[in-house]
Amino acid sequence: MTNALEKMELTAAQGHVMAFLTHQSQPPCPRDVETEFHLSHPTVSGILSRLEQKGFIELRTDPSDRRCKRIYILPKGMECHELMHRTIRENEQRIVRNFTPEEQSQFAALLQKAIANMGGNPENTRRTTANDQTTGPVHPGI
Amino acid sequence: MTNALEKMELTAAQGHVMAFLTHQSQPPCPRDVETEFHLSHPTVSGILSRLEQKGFIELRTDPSDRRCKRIYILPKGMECHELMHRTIRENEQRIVRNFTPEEQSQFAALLQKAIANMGGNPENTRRTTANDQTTGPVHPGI
DNA sequence: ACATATTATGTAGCGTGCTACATTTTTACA
DNA sequence: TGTAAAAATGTAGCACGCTACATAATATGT
Repeated sequence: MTNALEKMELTAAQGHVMAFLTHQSQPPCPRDVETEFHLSHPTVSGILSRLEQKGFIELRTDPSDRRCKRIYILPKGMECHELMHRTIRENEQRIVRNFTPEEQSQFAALLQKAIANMGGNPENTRRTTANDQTTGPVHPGI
Repeated sequence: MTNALEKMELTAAQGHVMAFLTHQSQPPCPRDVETEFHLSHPTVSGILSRLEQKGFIELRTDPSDRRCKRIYILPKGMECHELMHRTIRENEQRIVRNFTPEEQSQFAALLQKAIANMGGNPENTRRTTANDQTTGPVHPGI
């Protein structure tokens, strides 16, 4: 993924932020990025201004709350979004390219459980049953 | 330790480097620091020049190989060294302050094993016996 | 011995993290 | 209503990581 992003002149941090931005239903504000990535606001400010300077996003003040900036994805930002998805799809296919269908579904289920295990309170770690998996893509972050 | 170092106006990275420098028998060169911490030479250069600027060390070219700089510890650097040792000593005493002597020696032995386990090739991890501990201080890095 | 390669360091410039302080706007409360 | 608190962002300046390029000194090989 980092290699793919470098072709668009994006760093890993910038790619992560782009991935977050392109998955919001409403135009997000810098504050949302801070909260998502646990970064200070000047750090986010720097990353966003580099993304704006390179034409991936546009920042406009929200007319209904003039404290906030809204982050709009420009065409180049959508290209980035598509590149990331394409990269994920290609890599996922590559990972399981010699798996049987059974192996693939087993693998997906196990990854889901692993992700769930990493999500909760580490103190309360317990063995889960086969039924308490959640559904959805294996790559929830992108 | 970070708190203690802040009283001497040192960052964590600078403290780590100072700890390494004060434990060399011969005046080391910047290259040694690179190798020890797996850092690029400009990064080391920056840290060392900040340490020199604040009077902890002095950099002089080695007369026998004029490519190399030798790093000499100044009195303020020795103060830093003593502060770090004092901090370690105090914290170690605090950690085991309500341990019985048996608990203390058990704890020390287990830490030694844990350290040894982290040292080797992770692929060859195996259960060790009670006798294959090494001896020495619990804080080999400082 | 002389050209070339290697080694050690310097400098420029960038990205990403931070704190501290300032500004603007909204919210809340008396 | 009017002032004070809170929220969102901006800016300055630093530490520390990097790559790329430059320079100086030593080692090497024919």
